[in-house]
Amino acid sequence: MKYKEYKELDYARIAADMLAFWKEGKVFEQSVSGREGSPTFTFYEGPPSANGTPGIHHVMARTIKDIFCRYKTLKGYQVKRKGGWDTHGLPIELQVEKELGITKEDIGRKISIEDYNQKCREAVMKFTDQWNDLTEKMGYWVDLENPYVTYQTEYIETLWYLLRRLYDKGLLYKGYTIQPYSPGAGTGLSSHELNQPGTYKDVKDTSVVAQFKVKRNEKSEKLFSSAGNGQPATDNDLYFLAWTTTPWTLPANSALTVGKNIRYARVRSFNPYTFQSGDFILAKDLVSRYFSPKGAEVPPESFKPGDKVIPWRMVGEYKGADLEGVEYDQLLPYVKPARPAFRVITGDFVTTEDGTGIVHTSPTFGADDFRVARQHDIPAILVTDENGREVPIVDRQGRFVKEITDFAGMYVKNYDGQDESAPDYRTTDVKIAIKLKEENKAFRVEKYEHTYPHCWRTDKPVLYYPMESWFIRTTALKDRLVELNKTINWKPESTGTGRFGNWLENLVDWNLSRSRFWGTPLPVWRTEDGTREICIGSLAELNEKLMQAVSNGKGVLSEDQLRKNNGMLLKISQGQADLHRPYVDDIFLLSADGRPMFREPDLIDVWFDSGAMPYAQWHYPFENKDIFSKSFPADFISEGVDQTRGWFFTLHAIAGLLFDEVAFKNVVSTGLVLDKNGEKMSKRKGNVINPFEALAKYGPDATRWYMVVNAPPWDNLRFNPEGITEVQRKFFGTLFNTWQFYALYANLDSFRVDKKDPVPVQDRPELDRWIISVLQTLIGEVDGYYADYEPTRATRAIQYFVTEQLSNWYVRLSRRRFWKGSLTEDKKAAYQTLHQCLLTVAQLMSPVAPFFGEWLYRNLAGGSSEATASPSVHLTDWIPSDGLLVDKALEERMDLAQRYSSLVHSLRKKHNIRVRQPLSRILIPVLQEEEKHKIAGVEGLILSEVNIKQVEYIDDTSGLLVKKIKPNFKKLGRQYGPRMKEVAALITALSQDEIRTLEKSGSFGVSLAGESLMLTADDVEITSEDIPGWIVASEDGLTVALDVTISDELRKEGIARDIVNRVQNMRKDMGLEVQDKIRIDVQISDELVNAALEANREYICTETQALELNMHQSLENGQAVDLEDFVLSMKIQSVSV
RNA sequence: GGGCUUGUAGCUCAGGUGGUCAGAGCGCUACACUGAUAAUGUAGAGGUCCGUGGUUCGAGUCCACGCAGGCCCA
Repeated sequence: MKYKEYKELDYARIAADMLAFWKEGKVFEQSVSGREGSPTFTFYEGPPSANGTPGIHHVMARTIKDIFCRYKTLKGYQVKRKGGWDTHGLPIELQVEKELGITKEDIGRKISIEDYNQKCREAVMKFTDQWNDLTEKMGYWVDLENPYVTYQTEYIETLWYLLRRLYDKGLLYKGYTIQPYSPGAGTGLSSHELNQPGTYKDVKDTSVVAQFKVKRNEKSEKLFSSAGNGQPATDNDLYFLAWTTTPWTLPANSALTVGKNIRYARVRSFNPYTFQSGDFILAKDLVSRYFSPKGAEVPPESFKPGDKVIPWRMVGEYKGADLEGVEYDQLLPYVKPARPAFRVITGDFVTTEDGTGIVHTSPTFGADDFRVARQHDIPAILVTDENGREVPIVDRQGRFVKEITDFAGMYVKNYDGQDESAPDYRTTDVKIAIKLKEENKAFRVEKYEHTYPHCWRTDKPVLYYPMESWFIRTTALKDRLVELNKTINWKPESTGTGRFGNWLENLVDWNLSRSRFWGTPLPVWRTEDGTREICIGSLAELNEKLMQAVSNGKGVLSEDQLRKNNGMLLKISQGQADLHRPYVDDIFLLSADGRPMFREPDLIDVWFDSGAMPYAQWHYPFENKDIFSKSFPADFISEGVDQTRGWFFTLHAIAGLLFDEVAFKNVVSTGLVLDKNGEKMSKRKGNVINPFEALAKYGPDATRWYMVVNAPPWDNLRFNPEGITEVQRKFFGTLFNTWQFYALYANLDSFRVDKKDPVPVQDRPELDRWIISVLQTLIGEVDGYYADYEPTRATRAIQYFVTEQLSNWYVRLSRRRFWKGSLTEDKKAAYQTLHQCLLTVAQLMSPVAPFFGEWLYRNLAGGSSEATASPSVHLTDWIPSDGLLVDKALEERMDLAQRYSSLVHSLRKKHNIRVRQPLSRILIPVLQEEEKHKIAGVEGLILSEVNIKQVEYIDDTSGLLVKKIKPNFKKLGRQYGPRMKEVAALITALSQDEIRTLEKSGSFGVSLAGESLMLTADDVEITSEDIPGWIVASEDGLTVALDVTISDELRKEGIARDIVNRVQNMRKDMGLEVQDKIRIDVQISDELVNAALEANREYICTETQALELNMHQSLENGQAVDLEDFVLSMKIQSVSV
């Protein structure tokens, strides 16, 4: 049985062949089932949405996932990985709307919810074939046979169970959030609706800079006792200036927000309407916008009411943080809040681009306001309606409530169709502004043009208005979530501590509600007045409540309602319940006090769907409790960094809230895949890389390897196809050639690796023991990198080993051992060593390059199992690093050999002497005996590599060496600190004699500015850098001198080598096989050449597989061969043996 | 505007705890080497290590402030 040899490296072919092998042998299934009973390593697949086609970045993300699952499998773990599909959500709905040519309004009218949801269900799995194809072609191993699907009833039942648990813990509640709202249409607007073209319009609004009068108390005393800047205290009233383009929200003001790091100025001046004096606080950068330069020059004493130029002086300066907590008087005191309000808080959304750098904050009418108020425990300004409910001061029609006496019943914007061109028309904003002016509460009132969103149906301005919503009270367990996060190993760490950690620190409650159709319905039923409600946690419970409703509901529920309830009961009994809308909307339950309850119409955020996958994928707790307990939490997950606030968060939140656990222990967040210029891929730019084309063109292994080796996965990847071809050439090409080399000669020798009869490692030559030692080191490194989720380091280490150490050093220097003679022990050792290296590389690389690793592994097995226990590399056990085979001293020696060889090469180059020309000797200065021993150990390798006859070592006694001395900065720096420069100068100036004295006695006294210092041997580094009279190369403390005299004999040998080279080329041109024998005929010409031929006949023949070499006076049909200085007529013929 | 992140040769990237190291590969040029080689060796050109300050005897490395790109928010 022979090893397979290949004509060329065909990546696509390798992938296709290995894929077929995996399929046929069910290798993936075996890699999981074969580890039954082993410790588990749990991976969670973040479900992709199959309503779009996969992109190249999915190859990146899935490569990372695959790497660690495969690695852990090799390490003996059972790694189950269930695939999944994310099937709910807005993108799918929008896609279906587009397909059907309808809008949200039409759902339930032109098309029934039932039909619509059916369309969504079909649309969402539209591209599953493409996804499955990509998964397979890129070699991503994940269970596609039994995926979880978020729309399935079992999945939803688990979601309901989880929601019920949250509900029971008091973590699910109905509250409100600020959303765009159209009073004209009486409905909230989604962000999608706001993004319709034409909704944002330029409008002129009345803007007001209002004066908020600071309360003098212990919190503000510092502002009164001194104005800052050393200016005296004042009797002036002190005001914050805050700007708004929605003056109608001012009666709802309950706080002022400043930026923590923004600088604020205190300006002493006068109100431009009332001319009352005052001190005004606003952002320093914006002072010039409100106070004219002229005013700074006018003396304040001379100011009279009515003067055009208003004098001002800056009298103080504060940081935003200094102002935090200062209280002020309510601006428009119509409604008193329930809890303390009216103080300065800090928020990160404050800018100094507009306004005053101080933001008027009304929690009922701004999303930022709402959030920041909640964080600082600022209450909203609310009134109680006739039903006893707390409502904002503007009703749902857009009118002020009666409590806002001066403006009661007025529309805050023109929602009642008033004629705006009428001469006496005043907007409510203007009326408010007038009142403020009169009361010395407005500092500036002006028209302000800006863009503002409008309702696409009514064309009227949108209000930001509190809308009812269901929330998960994530803030209740914020501290715990923060704590738990600290136990998670984030790659990179900054995403965990920074991006995710900060996000957790500033957590707000999770708004769960979505007013859509295709998603998981909220399982909450309520009485009409909201006083009774129930949260359903399972189908069984739903069944029970339905039965109660049916049996007790006569007279309370209508005939139709009862009929629908019975319909659902029937479905449940048949196991065909669909928990989507509209079916759940047709369920009517009874409260404990006998009143009907209706389902809350909301759907839940799809992120809850995916965040609940650890439980729902197993239909926990209704089934698979044991499987769940073994696979929670995940050991490892990986997704794009953009998922930080998406899936990473929802996984973490649900696990933390309900199970007081992390959902994952290790997480790799991957960066983006950009084009080669660092720009985002987009269809518009036409720079999108099609993943199928890339895989077909470059093969999955090279693509995967490139993505990992190029940069750490969390950095953005600039996807450059040239990078892949480089990886192909450099890494895969070299590895392929190494395999070809092995296969070629092993086949010639009919060599097979016999596990039972290896040449003991200690009996193998130095070169073999070296590469084996390096290999062990590599295994340890790669193991550590994989374990540490550092795939880039792993691939770089493997690549360095393969190209530099194995191919470019070991194989290159070992070639002769493979070429010649019979199968000696030395040759066997060489084969076994190379085989072992390749086999190990196949395993080490297999997580990243699963096809090529498999291909190499199977080639090495030679189609039989003689050397390998398993049919697939992916079913093997990790071969651990064997510390006993590591020989650090040997590795060090080899390093010396490589560096000396490189130096000699550079000398040859410098003096234009070809490597084929042998030279007699090199000199190597050695200052220590130990050094000499090290080099002597690899002397032979150096000599053959650089074609030199011998090494001579010269030591101190030769008197030939010129030494160089360098201060040891690290050591001396600590000792001498500021005087380091002088000390360094002193050391560098030491003479050769002084250096010698220092070396001999181990110490040397010098004097620095009259003070005597004692230098010791380890204060300095002494190297030898020159040998006068020789040509010398020196680098990193190594020095070598080359004897360039070429004797006749050397010259002849050089010619002989040239001839060998030419003959080899001719053989190659003739298409001879390596083992074919030849005869050489040469025409006698130059005397020196003849002598060279005669003297090296034996050598030439062996090298070229020539049986005879004949010299002729004349030669017919000779080929003119160009040697360096001669032309030789020569002929070679194949000879059959 | 905020959080995180990146910035080192034409390109892709290395450069623990600050020390005399400004590096590798690719690309370019020249020469060499090659019976595994789309490989390799040697040399050359190419860098105010994004900028400005600061700490220090000493900063690519630490600190501050900027600038530019990216992501996520607002």
